[in-house]
Amino acid sequence: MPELPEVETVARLVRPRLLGRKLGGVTVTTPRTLGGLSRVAFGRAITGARVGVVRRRGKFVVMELERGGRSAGALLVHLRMTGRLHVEAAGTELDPYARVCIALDDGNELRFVDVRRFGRFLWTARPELALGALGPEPLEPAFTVEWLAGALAGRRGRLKSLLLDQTFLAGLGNIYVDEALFRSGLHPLRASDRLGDREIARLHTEIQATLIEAIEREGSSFDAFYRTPEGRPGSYQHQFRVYGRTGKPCKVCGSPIQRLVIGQRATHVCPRCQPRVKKRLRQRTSG
DNA sequence: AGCTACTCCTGGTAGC
DNA sequence: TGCTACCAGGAGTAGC
Repeated sequence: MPELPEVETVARLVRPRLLGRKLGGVTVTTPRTLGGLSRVAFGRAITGARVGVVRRRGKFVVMELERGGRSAGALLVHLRMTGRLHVEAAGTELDPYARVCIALDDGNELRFVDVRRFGRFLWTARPELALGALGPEPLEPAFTVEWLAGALAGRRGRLKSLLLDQTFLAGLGNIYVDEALFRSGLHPLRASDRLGDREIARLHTEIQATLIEAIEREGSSFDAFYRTPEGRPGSYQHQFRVYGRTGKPCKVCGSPIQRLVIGQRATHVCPRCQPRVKKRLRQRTSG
């Protein structure tokens, strides 16, 4: 599902097609996708504006708009489960699940397609307010081992739930949390404030490594939904160590991968590589 | 603060 | 073959 690597891929690929383009007529077939703003207000806010910046923040694609050299707010696109962004020639066949279409001044259209209607295509005058609740970006300099240590110590929940919390750290979802925890040798039920320094350093390293490798492969596509804006599937699903591998042998130790449910989320762990208790304590109390 | 449960939504698939 | 039931899942909300 679209998480940081998929959203990063989408933002990179639509960026050259959108930068500098002037937005024209808007068609909205599914009003709820706008998140409460009326179609009229939405159209008025963006028509005639130009795309100044295309970037990613957490799982949002952010398109900053300007009009006459001044900020005209921003479009925030959240793909949720099945959302897709395309730039296609106007007049080409419209996907039946197209929710929002915006004409561009070069004869193309920006189209937001979303089968399950969970996705959002929002306009906000103050993007920094709308995005302000998000935690730090895991691939930016503010995400240091020291920050992570302090942040984990200040919370008491389960590691998995915390890493899924976008206000704690922005961009991770179910897949990459499971993968990063496995690579760190940490059980998802471990308490966030009970990690050792070396465990925290490992977690920091593996979160970044997992995301970087997934971005290099343009994200993960294992069902009919996620595709790059150019229609290609990502290929990181071939690198999964635990996600979706229930019952299959761990690639490190051969133990069958277990499926748990934590916080209503399917969770995949290797029971041997990810012990529920800290390794050091375990050795002391065993034998 | 943080837990569970529920909701949204629909295509895909497992089981009969 | 055709039906039903359930699963996937990010985020928001309610209630404890």
